[in-house]
Amino acid sequence: MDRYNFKSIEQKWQRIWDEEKTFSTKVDKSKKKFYCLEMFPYPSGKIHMGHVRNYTIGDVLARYKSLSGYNVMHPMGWDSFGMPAENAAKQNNLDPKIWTESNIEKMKSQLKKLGLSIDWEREISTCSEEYYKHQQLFFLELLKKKLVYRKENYVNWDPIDETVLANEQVIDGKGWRSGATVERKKLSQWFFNISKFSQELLDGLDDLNEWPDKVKTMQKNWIGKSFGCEIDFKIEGDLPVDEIKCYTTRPDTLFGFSFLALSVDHDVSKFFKNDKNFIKFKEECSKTGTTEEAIAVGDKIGFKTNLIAINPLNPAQKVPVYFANFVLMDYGFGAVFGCPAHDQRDFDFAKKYDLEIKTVVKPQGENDDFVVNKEAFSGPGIIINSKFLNGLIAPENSVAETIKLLEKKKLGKKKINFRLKDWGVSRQRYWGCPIPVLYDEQGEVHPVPEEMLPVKLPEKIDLKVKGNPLDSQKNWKYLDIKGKKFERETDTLDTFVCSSWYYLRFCSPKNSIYGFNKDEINYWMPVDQYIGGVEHAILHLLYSRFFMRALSHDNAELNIQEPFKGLFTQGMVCHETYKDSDDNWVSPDEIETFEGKKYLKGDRSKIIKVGPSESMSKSKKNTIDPENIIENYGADAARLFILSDSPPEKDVQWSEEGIASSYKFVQKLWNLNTKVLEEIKKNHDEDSDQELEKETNLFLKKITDNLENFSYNKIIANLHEIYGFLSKKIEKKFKKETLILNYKKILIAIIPIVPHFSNECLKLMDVDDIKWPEYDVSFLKNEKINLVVQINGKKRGLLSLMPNNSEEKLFEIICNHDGLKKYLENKNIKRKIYIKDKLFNIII
RNA sequence: GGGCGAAUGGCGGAACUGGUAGACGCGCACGACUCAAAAUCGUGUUUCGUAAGAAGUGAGAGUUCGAUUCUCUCUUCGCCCA
Repeated sequence: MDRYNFKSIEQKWQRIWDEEKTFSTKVDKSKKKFYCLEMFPYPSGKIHMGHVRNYTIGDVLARYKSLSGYNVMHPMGWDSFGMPAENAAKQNNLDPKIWTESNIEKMKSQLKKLGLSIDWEREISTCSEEYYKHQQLFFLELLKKKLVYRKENYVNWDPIDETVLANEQVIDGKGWRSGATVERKKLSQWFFNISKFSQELLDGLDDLNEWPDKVKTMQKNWIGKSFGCEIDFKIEGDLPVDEIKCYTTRPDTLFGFSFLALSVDHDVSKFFKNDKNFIKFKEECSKTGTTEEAIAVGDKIGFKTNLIAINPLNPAQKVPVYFANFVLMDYGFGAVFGCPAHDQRDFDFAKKYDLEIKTVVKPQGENDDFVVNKEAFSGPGIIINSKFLNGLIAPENSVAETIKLLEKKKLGKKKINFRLKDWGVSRQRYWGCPIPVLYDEQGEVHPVPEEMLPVKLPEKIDLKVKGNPLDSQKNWKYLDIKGKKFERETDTLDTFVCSSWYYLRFCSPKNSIYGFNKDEINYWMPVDQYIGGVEHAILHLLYSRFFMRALSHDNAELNIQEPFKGLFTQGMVCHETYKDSDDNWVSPDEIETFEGKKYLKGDRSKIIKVGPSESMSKSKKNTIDPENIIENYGADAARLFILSDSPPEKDVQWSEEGIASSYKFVQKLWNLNTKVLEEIKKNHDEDSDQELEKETNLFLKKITDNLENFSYNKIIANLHEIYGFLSKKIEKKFKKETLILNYKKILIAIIPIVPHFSNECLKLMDVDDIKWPEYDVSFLKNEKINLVVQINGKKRGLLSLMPNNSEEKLFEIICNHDGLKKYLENKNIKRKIYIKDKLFNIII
């Protein structure tokens, strides 16, 4: 029996798909469309197992839908702007463009080796002018719609590298490269007004019924709608400040008020701008990062003013006003009232500055003398020590009641607040899409005239300069238009902008006059199934939802709100971790197994410690290179294994045994195929086909159901089952026609899993008409049914009988049954429960 | 600290709306082939017990004729936010 030569067969089919452009699609209004999209990769240079999993899942779906008669669009592109290119370029003295493009070439060839059904004619790359020129136009459109604006905002500033750091580049408050303590610095930056759509983005989630609830919850929490109250606190003191406005979700704890805390950027700070101590304090605060997390973890520090705030519900109570580092200017009004007993941050602050801690909520069931002492109590309970609020159930009734009261007394008013902040899109980087605006000599903003688009990135520039490389490109930065002097914006756009609309570009990848063609997006959009990692649950997906709305906003020609109809988030790929005796990480390639123990390759004296399976990462050296896997085992085996071991939404553990067994299984399938071809030649004529038809149809039903539900691990199990059946029964002399008919169906049904193998086998049988095989329920009916017999709910027997028995007749059968009657003799039958054709339970 | 989710053999995981727990795979054991090994094929494999049988889905309760599935409490783990 000849062996299956996966290399030549996989190459052969990949060449055919390439040459015949098998997966190229175009708008065809006579067919139902299906837009299958996986999150496009960053071209780092090599695909990793996460890509293999993501794109295999997408490919199974795309191929299944295509076989089922849909007009499937399954494109691929490159999220090719971003910092890694700039860093690599800096390190190796390269042009980021050249680095990126060569990575794309490499990764494209790797992806092709996976045998993906991708329409490569639609390939896009966000760093190409062809792509970003449209993005610049969108930016200007949004500017016109007033959805883009400029404001001053804080950034993470690395004082040694003189550069702005992204949040993930700040590690423990220090710059990742320089190690310098990161400062907060104010810069004028561009913002997308995503918060304008807060309510819409929240409401829209309700209609996304093909999204995982988990992701919707995460977005909901991120948008963070809260019901609260704005309260005006009367202020006394030697400064011209009469009132300070606060936002709070817990006005019901006003009687626990013991200080008022302001952000250092609060308007009141202007009176302290020459105060040396305040300046010092502000500097101290700027050492805390800008993230909410950094602020929460850091020490709570304050700066006491001479101002006094008056409790609106209890004017006799006067408390000090502080500036505090844990109050953020961009939430609420940059001012909070401190209630230490019921908020942990306020509690820490009060402890530090020895402020009053007054308990105003007690847990249900506690006495009224309940006192908070070790930590703040923020749970639900009953209001106490609050005069007319006493006894209210907190926060359920107390919040609303207090707001009503404050409104009546004109001391405050109900307010809905969102946690979602506007999206800062300015990046002080070279390798991004230039922001197409100009500043005149007065600093006024002017959009770059459309005929001057695109604003191209200057080439061959020195990236090693401190600060933003574009800023030092004087030739590029300064220009004259009709004798007037202008300066270009030197910031580039956040790469999340590029990925916020790429799904539209795939619909019209070659349309040079605009980012997309209206007819084409109206046909293809929305994306029917979007597939990617859950790490993009919030930002990327929310930004895309915003961008689609922003483009449709005030645009009569466009009315798409949600870009992604269905969302699927796949789990990560994990692998065991290994360490040598010195606790250094060891890669799986450097290990061999002998008598169940792991050793360093070629050295049995060095035992390797096996650690838990963790998601593959370079730092733990537990990565597996997909290219090696494809080289040694083939794409079909890799696809088979990556699908087999876990449900796609959960983490999967990569193992050498697993991939090896998938490889063997492909070989077994091939051996089976050879046998089937031999059997077909024999032309039997006996009538033993019913079982074959029943098993085939059962298989088709299961695989169809499982494909529909993303239960891709189960489709592999189904394949094993039908293989098991056929390999055992193949010599049973099936009638030629029946065998061909059923085997052909099986081969077609496994195209989504092992496309090279199944296409090859179908070719050997001269099958050209390839359509998804519908199963026939008439074959699935069993003559006999298995009836479970229970005594007191415990399984005692299994009867194989014809269906539709009456309860009386069944009971009689059971009473006379050899294995069962012993349980029933001389027993008082209390009750009988009969579920027709399924179960008979006798209670004694 | 809050939110969400999960927990089933030695391991990864199945079990449709409450109705035969452990599909399928890995691993392991035994057997066949072989001088031998690998590969391959076959058989078995929840635990205890020689067996009949009993126990069994993280722990404890509850609802039910019947619970992996529903409810409550707890434990552990994961993810997200802080």
